[in-house]
Amino acid sequence: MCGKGDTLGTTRPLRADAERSVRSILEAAERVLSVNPGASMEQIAEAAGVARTTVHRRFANRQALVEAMTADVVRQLDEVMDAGRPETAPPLVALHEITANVLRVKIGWPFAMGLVFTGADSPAAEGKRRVDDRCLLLLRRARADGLIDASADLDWVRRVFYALIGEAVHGPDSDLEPDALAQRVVDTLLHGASPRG
Amino acid sequence: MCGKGDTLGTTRPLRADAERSVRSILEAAERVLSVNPGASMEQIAEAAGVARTTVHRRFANRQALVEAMTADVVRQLDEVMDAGRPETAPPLVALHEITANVLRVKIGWPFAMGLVFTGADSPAAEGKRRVDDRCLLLLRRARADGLIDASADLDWVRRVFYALIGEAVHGPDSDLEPDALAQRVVDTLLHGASPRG
DNA sequence: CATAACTGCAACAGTGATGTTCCATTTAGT
DNA sequence: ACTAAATGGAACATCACTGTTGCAGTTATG
Repeated sequence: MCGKGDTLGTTRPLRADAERSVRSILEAAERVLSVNPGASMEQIAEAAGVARTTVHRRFANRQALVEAMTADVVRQLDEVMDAGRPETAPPLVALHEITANVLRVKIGWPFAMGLVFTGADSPAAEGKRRVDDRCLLLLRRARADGLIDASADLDWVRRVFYALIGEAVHGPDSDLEPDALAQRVVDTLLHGASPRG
Repeated sequence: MCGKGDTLGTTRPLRADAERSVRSILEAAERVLSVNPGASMEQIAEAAGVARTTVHRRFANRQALVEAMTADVVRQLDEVMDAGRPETAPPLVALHEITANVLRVKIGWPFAMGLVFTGADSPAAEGKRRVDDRCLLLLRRARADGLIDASADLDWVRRVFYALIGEAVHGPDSDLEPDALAQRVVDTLLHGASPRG
């Protein structure tokens, strides 16, 4: 949790108020950019309640700011994956848990999440790969348990999983509790729209 | 198929070569903007093989150009829906047919399709609503036939359908034949990843 | 409290996109 | 072949965003 020090080599500890500024800017950038990805630094600064120069003080340029956002989101995703215990917990439990928590992240950081999962971003790419791997591992375990068809293309299943998560936060249901949304996502992932027994 | 005349009130028929320019620009814009949504008019002009001034002659501004693209895509979607006969053909047949054809459109016009289905675009909104309605009608027929669970939220199913189409054109499978992709999409929509009997 | 860090504000130069105009040349239509 | 339309190219003004600097005032921290 430090500002310009991340981007440049020098890592001098920030003062408490500067740290608060960094948080404000990151959160404001998320709010603004999720509505208008082409918004100016000034709009972000205004939304953060700071001067434009302060934004430039903390982040060398737009790219640095965006990278800080994606890095933050990737960190949250790592935590979420840890909490879900995808390699030890029962697959269905882990699937629910992880889905709900990822949804929580995605609801708060839709713009940064979109970048991580669509953009060919260099710094976030390795983090995404890590998440992808653990997700695939979980799906493999689910397949071994008979939850997923033995001949299924797990890469396709994973991408469908991501797409469903992305879709769940849209529309009129985004204000539902993440657990309810996760229920719907996992259910759709495993059974589609088919009639239930 | 006319250029600036669409946007403004005057509708004077374009000469043949001007018509060709309009097409070149629209297709070039799709190519360029699908890679970089923030590309300049000059990059689009270059990709179209025309001068920048020609682009401005045919489209008053960026917005007019983008709206022409979305309008074109919506027109294609309308044709696709007609061809699929969603209100008369057997639901499963129509679902396959429409999916395959929409995929064909989406592969060629990913940027414009993205705008139509995510952006709150005014001119394209009514066209999208028309497509949405016919899609919902088809899903209702599929549900009546027992292909879809009786208690399913068809609005959610429709959004999942769109998301699956969007996902099918990504990744390493985008070069597959649209029919094979459609097979996968419809199968996943109806049955998810569950084991098959 | 004394210092160092942080902030807001104003000003500045640089950049790149935009939109327009004019004109010489080429091209389509009839 | 004649006319009207279309094009390329250059030039121009405008504008918004960017990134930087300097300074005076405020705030955290030891």
